[in-house]
Amino acid sequence: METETILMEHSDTIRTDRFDIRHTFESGQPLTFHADYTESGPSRNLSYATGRGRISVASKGNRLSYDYIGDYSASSARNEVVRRFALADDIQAIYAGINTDPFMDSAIRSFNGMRITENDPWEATLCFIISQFNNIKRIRLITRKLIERFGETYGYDNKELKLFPSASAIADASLEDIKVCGTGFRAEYIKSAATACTNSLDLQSLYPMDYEPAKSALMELDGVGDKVADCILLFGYRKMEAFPIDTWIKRVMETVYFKGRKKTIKELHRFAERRWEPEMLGYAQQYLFHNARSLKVGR
DNA sequence: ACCCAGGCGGGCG
DNA sequence: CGCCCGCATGGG
Repeated sequence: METETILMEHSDTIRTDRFDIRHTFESGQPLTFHADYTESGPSRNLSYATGRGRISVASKGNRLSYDYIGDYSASSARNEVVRRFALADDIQAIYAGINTDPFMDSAIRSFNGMRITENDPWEATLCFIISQFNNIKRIRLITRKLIERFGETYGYDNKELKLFPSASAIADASLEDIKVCGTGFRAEYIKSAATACTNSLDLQSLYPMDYEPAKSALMELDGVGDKVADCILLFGYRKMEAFPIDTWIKRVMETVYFKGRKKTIKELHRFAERRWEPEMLGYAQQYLFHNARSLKVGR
């Protein structure tokens, strides 16, 4: 029974250490934009569409159980969960490395167990093209509409299962159909990037590449600039040298590290690269970001 | 009503 | 290189 197709639901469990499903879900990662999250008492549940099925994880304390539906074998489903939630990361070592000041210390204490998830590169690309000049609530609205409209449909227990839409499905869609999902001026970017990822750019080929050349390749895509490329590299490829600087990161760094003085994106990148280890920059950014948003720094 | 949102592309000096 | 501008849309 290698590749079970749908209609059969399977489950398994994994022991985890310092994994907080809620902080991970709420911290502005691709799962924030499309997953379903519920809480009941001590148990937290996260359910999301992938390109080939649907995964549902539930955590109670240090036990994580998961169900899967779709084109998964037992081992590929387990691999998906372990990778998606970065369960192999040595989070203690990361905390020791990035805890350089009181603000970081408070971020680590407030959001202990927040992981940087690993998402499919196309999934990350689509989510973060949508994210530009936008807010998290609306990014979520748009992403879910795209899944609903363009995700492949499977029947499942008298219900419907929507997969995360492939690049080719979006490439084949009309601009109007993409706009109906609320994408606005980003519709052209989305269609163009989807077409490129279907025809000319093989996103899989970026995995073995170094950070800089991979970033250059991504920035060839329409609608992908410095910040979105860093997000794709971090949340899609887990290249930890990536340090996406958005309005929140800019404000919080100016406030915490520069006494409120204005700094350029370039200066902030340089500062981060001197302050934190390259293999931990992504985590440093994520804890800064979520703490800043939570405290509304500068708002 | 008005303002803003995990930025980017294009045009300018 | 830096700066400035417009950009669709929905929620506060």
